[in-house]
Amino acid sequence: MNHLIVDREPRMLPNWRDALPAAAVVSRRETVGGDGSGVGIRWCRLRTGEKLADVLPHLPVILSGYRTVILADEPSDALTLESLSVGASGCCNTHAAPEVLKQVALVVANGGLWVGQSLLQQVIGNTSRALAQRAKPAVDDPLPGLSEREQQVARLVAAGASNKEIADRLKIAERTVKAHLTAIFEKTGARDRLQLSLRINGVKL
Amino acid sequence: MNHLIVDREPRMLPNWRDALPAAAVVSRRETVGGDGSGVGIRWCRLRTGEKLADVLPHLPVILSGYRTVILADEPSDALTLESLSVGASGCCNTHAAPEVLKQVALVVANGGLWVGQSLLQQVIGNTSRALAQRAKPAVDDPLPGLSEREQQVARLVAAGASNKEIADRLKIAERTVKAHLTAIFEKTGARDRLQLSLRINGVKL
DNA sequence: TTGACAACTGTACTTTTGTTCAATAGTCAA
DNA sequence: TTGACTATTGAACAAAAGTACAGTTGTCAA
Repeated sequence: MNHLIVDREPRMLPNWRDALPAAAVVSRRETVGGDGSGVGIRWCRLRTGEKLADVLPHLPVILSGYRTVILADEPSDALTLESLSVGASGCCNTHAAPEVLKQVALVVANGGLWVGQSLLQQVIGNTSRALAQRAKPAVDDPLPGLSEREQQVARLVAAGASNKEIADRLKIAERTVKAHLTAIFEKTGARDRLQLSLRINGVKL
Repeated sequence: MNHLIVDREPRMLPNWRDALPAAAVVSRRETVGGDGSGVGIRWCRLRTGEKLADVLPHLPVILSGYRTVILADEPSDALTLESLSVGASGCCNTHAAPEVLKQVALVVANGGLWVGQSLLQQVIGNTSRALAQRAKPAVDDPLPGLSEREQQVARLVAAGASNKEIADRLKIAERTVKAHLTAIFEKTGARDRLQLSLRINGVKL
């Protein structure tokens, strides 16, 4: 994941460095061109007094694999909505804690939108609780009754690993992997590794 | 997928019949108990003049595998928000076209929320276009360059089918399925059917 | 007409996956 | 201590999955 921080005066802030140590900081002019190769997140800083329209001309919003997050010195729900409306994936505080920035990066990298707690609550009201309750049984660990070791094996299978790979990773014999898998199939009722993968990954058929 | 339509006066409307031929229509009283078994969608009709609070007591909102959609005779953005806030998965017009109802069922069955075009636009502004453009490359058919037949095979594999099952379904020899798969692996770079499944199902690793 | 390509299939083979039968060793609770 | 459970592995086998080589048929465009 590439991180590109765009600022009027390119200067790395401490919280950025902590959250995104590998990020490159560039000025707005430098980003106008951009060969548009690679994938990652482009963090665009909006300083106090600046408006989204001020930096928009510098942002080819659709930039191949890049998604845009607005880093606002003075964030607000209105600004967040505006950011989304121009195609950004979210908006958060310039001085947010590194943990928060990392969270934002994770969400955005996976195609999500970061809208912040207050706006989210405003939009969805108190749906969150209901959603949380709904999410449980849906995401409910698809590995009930599996031992610790079996869950490890199951997760690796779900990620697409072969028996050999799992054996190497867990430092056990391939034979043992098979034994665990047989037990897993027995307990879960899955027919084979592919079916198991679909269940664990929550694929709806 | 089970469909349960809850109405004050249980009577199947034509558009419901077209969209959900297998749906059961019951009165509100009958739903109070409910053994809560099975999974599906509970469509709850809200007639003209009725308020969400009028039917809420009849709805154990969290009902195991069931999700709730409000069918409103007089839908509005406000009602939709209210529906979401009490845990429903969406709100749409009682007299919506069967195609629309089917769409709603599909979205909700897969854990999505149905909020309707006008509210969506209001909330997200004109992000929709940007999102659509973003969604493409993300969801972008993971089957570029595959022939029609190869795509069929790939999709069945992604759904967990064995070669034999695919052969039966497509009425071709198992050998042919293997031939298609070999071509698919070659074109996509996938190592085996499990990897292919993960890609097509968009599983993040 | 010829060449490219998609779809389809057979025989034969290798590899991977999954099962059966069998055994050793550690933990933990009754 | 004994029984139940987990983790581990071997040998051998059965069943899928996947590959290699080869061939037929049909379509469609140059």
